[in-house]
Amino acid sequence: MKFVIEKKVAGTLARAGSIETPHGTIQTPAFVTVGTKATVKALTPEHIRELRAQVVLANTYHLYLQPGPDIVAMAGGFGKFMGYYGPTMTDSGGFQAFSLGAAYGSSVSKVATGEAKGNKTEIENFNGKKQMARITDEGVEFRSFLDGSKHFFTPERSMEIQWKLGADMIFAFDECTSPHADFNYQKRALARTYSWAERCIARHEELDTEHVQALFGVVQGGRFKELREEAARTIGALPFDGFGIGGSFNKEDLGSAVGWVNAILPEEKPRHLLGIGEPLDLFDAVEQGCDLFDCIAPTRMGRHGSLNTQTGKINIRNKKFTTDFSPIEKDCTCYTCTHHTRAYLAHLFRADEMLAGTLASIHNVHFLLRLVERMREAILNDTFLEFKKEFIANYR
RNA sequence: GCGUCGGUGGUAGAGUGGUCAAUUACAACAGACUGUAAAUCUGUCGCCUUCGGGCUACGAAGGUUCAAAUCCUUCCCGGCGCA
Repeated sequence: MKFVIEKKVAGTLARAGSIETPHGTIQTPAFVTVGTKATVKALTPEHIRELRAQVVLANTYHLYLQPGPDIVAMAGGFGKFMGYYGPTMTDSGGFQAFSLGAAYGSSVSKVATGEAKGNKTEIENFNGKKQMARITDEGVEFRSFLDGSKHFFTPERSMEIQWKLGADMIFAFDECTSPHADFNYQKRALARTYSWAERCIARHEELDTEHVQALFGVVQGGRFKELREEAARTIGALPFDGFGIGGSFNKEDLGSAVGWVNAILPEEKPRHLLGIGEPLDLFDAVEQGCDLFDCIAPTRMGRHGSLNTQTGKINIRNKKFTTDFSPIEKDCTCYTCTHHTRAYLAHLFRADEMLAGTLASIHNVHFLLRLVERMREAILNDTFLEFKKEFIANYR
């Protein structure tokens, strides 16, 4: 993998560049489409190509459970397995330490609003019903969401599985913490993530002797500036090919948290903001120096009937759309908007037809891909901040 | 015509003297979703409300009872059987 910065925006950390991978070049900043189980939900690989998605990210935990890393390896890696031949990434399974752990069965989101409070991140109920992941310094014990069976992930194991999954860029195994975790817990979790980072590098070097697979280290630290900066220094000093910024954030200051980190991380390596994809968050992240983002929002929200437009999100199931024969967005060039009406979408959703999720996902993914594409153009034209201002004014 | 079973909220369908404004499902109306446990989940869903409660409701009209969707009478409507 080779990363080149083409242009920077004065007075900000924003930059545009390109990442060369064995399966093609990514123009950054770029939105990474999420295909957790080697499928971008509701979309065919042909849709993905037509949408000009530049990268697809799959998940280690999910593909490990089903169909298993050996089958994916036999298929020639997850990209080939699913029939997508562009650049690929895999997430390490570290996010599942949170989603199946502290967040399991609760409404806790990694992007929290308001004051951080409470602390129930130490997992004690693994054998009860509450949580499906238990974290120790050695690794994470997961329960399969498919059949309840127990599985133990270590940093080494994550590297081995990701090696078999065969993506161009992979992530170090980290612990994604809850926004409600207190300072002391975050500090302990960080110590684990540091040690896991080193173990990942060591194991990956053994597996990938020719270094065809880029390894990204992950910066954690939760909502604490002190810890975020420490993590950026610590992880940033390790010989990773790029960096992921993960974990939980304050909705209000997500941008500044990303800025604390990127001000410290080595400039010449790409930075991937993990799991963030709300339009306004993307502007902040780009301004604060991120190059890549992945997010399930466009596909999940799409399947749930929430569609993005330049003036904000709409819920296409709302009554008012049942007789609205205009496209989702007048000037949108996506397949859905050029062929179908809001009324038709509203009907498909109400009729519980599968095509609803597909058409909605096409639109939402197109929306984000084009948005980030325009951010890149704006950076190259030196109009990024104006573009941001203009977009926000419309979007609210 | 006789007999018989049945008529419950937008729909289907529970309930068969008080704990019933009435289980449940669907529909409807709105909301949530940020490295996918998610084609998922949540709230509302007779009318009014100062959120304490008040009012009108289970085909219609009477009646029994302290109390009726629930029991009785008649009527109306529907299914089935016999003529």
